[in-house]
Amino acid sequence: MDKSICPRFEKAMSILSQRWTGLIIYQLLGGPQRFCSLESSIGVSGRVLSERLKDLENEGIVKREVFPETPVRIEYSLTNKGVALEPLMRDIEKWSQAWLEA
Amino acid sequence: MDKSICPRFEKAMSILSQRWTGLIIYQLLGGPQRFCSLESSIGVSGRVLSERLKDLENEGIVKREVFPETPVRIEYSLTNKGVALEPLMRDIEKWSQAWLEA
DNA sequence: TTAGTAACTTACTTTATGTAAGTAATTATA
DNA sequence: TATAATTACTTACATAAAGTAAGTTACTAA
Repeated sequence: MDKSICPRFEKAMSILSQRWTGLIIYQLLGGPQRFCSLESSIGVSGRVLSERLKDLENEGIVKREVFPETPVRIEYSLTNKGVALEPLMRDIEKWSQAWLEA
Repeated sequence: MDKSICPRFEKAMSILSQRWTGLIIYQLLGGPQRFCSLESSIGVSGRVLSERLKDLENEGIVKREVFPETPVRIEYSLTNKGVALEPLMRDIEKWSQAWLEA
């Protein structure tokens, strides 16, 4: 049989099936967030969060903005490509409501 | 801030963000499949495939059926809970078509 | 009898993630 | 003024997850 899966689909899956990426994107749907608030709201370690945010930035899904105030503020938000994942996140929400126990 | 995310959503994410689970479910949307054909079509190692299929069976997403022919045939398919993930898979398909390069 | 396939499991290696501490810049508190 | 705290990270080290390859059991085909 061997590898009949669309490479774009596989790529999408490889991004989304990385641990924490889904939750990061989900959190950012609620608006821009700072590093430390993502860290505490989703419970990911700083080490991995920093790695993931870089990956997502490289994929063009997340945007990093530096506000040169004092102290400096750094915000992470979704690009259009990232916002385009909203329907998918809503479907996960729906599925989890319908099929998982509280 | 700390952990404002719905536990069901988190649970769903923890299942779906396991490496290979998405592709396994996606493949099974096309109908029941045997172990070796999943193995070769998605390129996962037997070791992990066997682990994942057990997890998905425990979650009630995948069903394992033994057909006592000679030689014995074992088929994996989606339960209703698993089939309910189809819209989500279609969203990933759409997103990957719209936003990822070929 | 030897080789092959299906559905795994086991042992071992490599990669990913977690944990905890450290850093640099700034601000608040005693 | 010295000490502690916060933000956004990085680094070093430990543990967990995944990959690789070989082995197992049952059967089948040459």
